[in-house]
Amino acid sequence: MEFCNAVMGVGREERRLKAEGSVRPRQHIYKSGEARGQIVVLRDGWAIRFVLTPDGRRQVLSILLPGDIAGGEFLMRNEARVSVQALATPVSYCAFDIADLKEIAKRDPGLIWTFVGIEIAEHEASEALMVGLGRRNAEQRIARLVLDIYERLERRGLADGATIPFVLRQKTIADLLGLTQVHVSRVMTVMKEQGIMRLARGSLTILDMQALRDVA
Amino acid sequence: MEFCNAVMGVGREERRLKAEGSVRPRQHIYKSGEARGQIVVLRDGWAIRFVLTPDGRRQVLSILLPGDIAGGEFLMRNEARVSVQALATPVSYCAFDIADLKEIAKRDPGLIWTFVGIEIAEHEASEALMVGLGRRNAEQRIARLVLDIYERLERRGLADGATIPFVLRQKTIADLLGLTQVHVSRVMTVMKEQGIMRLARGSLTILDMQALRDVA
DNA sequence: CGGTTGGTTGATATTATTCAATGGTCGTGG
DNA sequence: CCACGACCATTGAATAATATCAACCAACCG
Repeated sequence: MEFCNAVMGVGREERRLKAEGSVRPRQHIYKSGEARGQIVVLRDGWAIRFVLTPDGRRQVLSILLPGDIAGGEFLMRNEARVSVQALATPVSYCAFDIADLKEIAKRDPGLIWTFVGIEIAEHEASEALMVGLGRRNAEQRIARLVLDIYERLERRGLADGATIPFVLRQKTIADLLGLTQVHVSRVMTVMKEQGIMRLARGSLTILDMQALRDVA
Repeated sequence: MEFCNAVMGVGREERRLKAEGSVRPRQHIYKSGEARGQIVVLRDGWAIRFVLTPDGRRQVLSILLPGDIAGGEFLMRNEARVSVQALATPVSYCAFDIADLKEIAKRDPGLIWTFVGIEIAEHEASEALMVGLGRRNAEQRIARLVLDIYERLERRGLADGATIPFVLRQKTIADLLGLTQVHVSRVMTVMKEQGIMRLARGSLTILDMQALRDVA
């Protein structure tokens, strides 16, 4: 969002730099090792950034919601370090070539500061998740995840009261929070039974915000 | 290192910008919430970046070795998000005021790219640790930590063959890797018994590099 | 010395994993 | 329209990994 404006504001003639793209549910936007060389801004749909360990396990690094950015890593390297994949939703995005952005940045160093800001924010989010992985139990991690997604959607005007779209599979949550799908199921079942949240056909309602915050 | 050069190379008259500092073992370099407004480059000694959770637990976010940088967060905010504290060693560092750096950056946008690079590298390191926390067992995490520190010291010429200084307490390792001190003790004892490493009076020797890599 | 810090060890408890079976939902092709 | 397979969630039982509690020991330092 911010980023779109930062780039688009540079000059009218630059608009051609923006390329549109879209992928179907579950399709990759780019894969680890690929030389994509573009910064991607999600317009619609949800995606994940993740890596696969040599033994086949998956660690999800972040959930991308509309307005989020991926591919900052291309600023300093050619090959993607992580993969980015659409979730159960179709995803549309716009993409900016790194080479073009660097060209613009020569004339407008403010854009580089935007990159600094983006990376610092992402770094911060990673470290927040690290605290969760290292020092919180399954219930707390799940509660925080739900709150985090709720707040991000809310800020972007994508929440309907206490109800948000929620397209994460339990396996995805597990791979983000360092748990197993089975355990995520058990914990979420309890939270539903406690009347903290309700989950139906791709949408989640927070029934007891206070209880949720208390857990988290 | 890199960063020192990037800043120092800007012009001779800028050298006055660099302030020296040092703290005793276990002292804070800065604390979460403080408005320090400086980027700190470690010259000597080890430190940790960490946060405390409301319930009193600690998550170590990274280990800082000589040459490492802290305080990049001040580029975009006034108050520290994390604390930085010396380990069992005295620490000396140099510090650069953010305000001065921003002034220099106006004349030399290359410096901003340096910031981008620093943040991307740190972000990358955080995510590597996330994978460890989320998807690896205690033995693998510890093996990777030892390898990581060994390689970083080696690169900076601070290793003596397979022997490195090693000033981490088990509690610190535990708080970094999301374990308890007791469990770290147990796992490391086994690794020592297996002849993978030896640990004596603040120095660690990797006896079987291949075995260590196999575990990690 | 005596106190403090850090490491080791044992017994037990908790948390989460693994394995396996079951049922629901959804899209697709016959 | 139905049957089938793919994917997802739920549940139970057994197990493994790690935490917790508590005691003890060693090194170090004033």
